[in-house]
Amino acid sequence: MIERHEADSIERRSGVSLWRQIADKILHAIAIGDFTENAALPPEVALAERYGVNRHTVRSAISALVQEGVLRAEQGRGTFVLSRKRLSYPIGARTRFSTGLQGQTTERHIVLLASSVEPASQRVAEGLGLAKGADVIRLETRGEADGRPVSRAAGWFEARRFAGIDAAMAETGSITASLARFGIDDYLRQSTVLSARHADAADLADLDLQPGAIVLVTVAVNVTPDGQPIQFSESRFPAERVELKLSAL
Amino acid sequence: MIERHEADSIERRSGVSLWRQIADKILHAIAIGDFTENAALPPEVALAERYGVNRHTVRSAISALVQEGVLRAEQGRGTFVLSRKRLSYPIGARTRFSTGLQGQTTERHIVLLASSVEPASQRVAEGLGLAKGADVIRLETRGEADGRPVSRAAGWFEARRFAGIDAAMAETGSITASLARFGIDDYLRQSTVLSARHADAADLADLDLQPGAIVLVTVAVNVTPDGQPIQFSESRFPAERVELKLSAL
DNA sequence: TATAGTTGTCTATATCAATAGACAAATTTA
DNA sequence: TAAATTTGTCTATTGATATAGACAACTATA
Repeated sequence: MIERHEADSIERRSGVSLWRQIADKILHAIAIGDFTENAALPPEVALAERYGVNRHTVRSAISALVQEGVLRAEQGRGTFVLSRKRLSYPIGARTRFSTGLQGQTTERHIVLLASSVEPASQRVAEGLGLAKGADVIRLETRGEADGRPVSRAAGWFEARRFAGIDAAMAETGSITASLARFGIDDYLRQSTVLSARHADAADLADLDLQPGAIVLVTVAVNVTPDGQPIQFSESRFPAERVELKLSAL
Repeated sequence: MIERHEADSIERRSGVSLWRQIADKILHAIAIGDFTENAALPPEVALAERYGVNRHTVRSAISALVQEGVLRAEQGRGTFVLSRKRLSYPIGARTRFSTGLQGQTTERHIVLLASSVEPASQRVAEGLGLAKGADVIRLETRGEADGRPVSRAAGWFEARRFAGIDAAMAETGSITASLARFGIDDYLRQSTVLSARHADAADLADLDLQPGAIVLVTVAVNVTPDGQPIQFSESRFPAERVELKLSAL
């Protein structure tokens, strides 16, 4: 069959500039395999006609993607696709960062960016089954794969029960390993709520994104096998680099 | 705790206009309950200061949301929140449209927009375990809740096995009921892949969105309890009206 | 080695986006 | 009723976005 082209689906005076819309389309086309890796993109004039815009507008889109490391333009030759398809991040009953990306990347790790103790907000307290205002430890982390940021997360743990988990996290670089030090050798994903929005300034900096990018947001609760909530988390994934694969919970 | 404000997280020359970013923020604030229903928003000058932009820019954002039916502005009084929180659309082993939104809406139904027979594309064939090019039936549907579009989906079925499912769908308005006519009284969600992107022109029309909106996209395969694939689907959800709640598969 | 095809750069122009200030119109409050 | 608060409208200016055309620089190929 002929997959429906989106040639005509450009929106003017939308609050999203044409070059950004076209950059999104090119990213999407790469992600679904329309433009294979290392292959040349259609020439700028062809893209301009395809999307119904001026060649210069296409050039703006391309230059943003070159900046972003997705494309490489060579004068006289063409413009080439650098990045591979999006990582497929699995979400299931036993969602673990490192194991989930095995096979798709040669290297991955979690960096602890910051940690603090704070009173639980309404939603954190609800998620962890604590009283609002109870002390919780917050860990700010970033997941990286092959040197590129693929996730940015905040995790909350009951302070009394998990005192020192920040140090464990800094040392081991793994949530799973850190929880093991507190006698938790298995945990399950109890609930996940998913949404999407434009990246804000913090996301741009944390995930090395270009302005206008979209982030997927998950809010989740992890529990022990017998149902005790141990971790409440909010994670952000760059939609252009990551898709979420929901597996059996 | 003090939830971190995103007052400073406005990006200039991003390809996404400031008024669109602020409209997104207001939607987000409503969604997480920062501005309760029927309550007045902070006055325009306060919002302008909060987000670090000119009052006129805030007005552009508000007028887009008024257009969208989210806010109502009254001269001399203030600007008020009309719409409730986002619908929470459950995704799990037995994802069903109607049952999933029970309790959140008073009314919901699926409209069959179009149907056709076509040769299977690569990904459809893979999903259904057919040869590429085999005949499949495509059903284009829209899900509506309380009169507002909440999803837009394309579903593919093997044509030989499910001949006439389009008529059944038109008649019953339910995928579950239609499949029942073919002897399938239970089916499971085998896989779901999730991504997000800017809405294209088709999404805008189908889902009654304003330009610049974000859509969540799921690509899923449904199977019979013994593992036979029966349906391949791609669904789009307006991120501003719907969040996805991942439950046990 | 021409020639065609492609990306890079420049100038010019029109429209959209954002800021700024002033004041009108409507509502609430003192 | 008067004052304060809030949304609505208008004018003006600046910078970003998009279009248009011309030509330079580089590469591959006939």
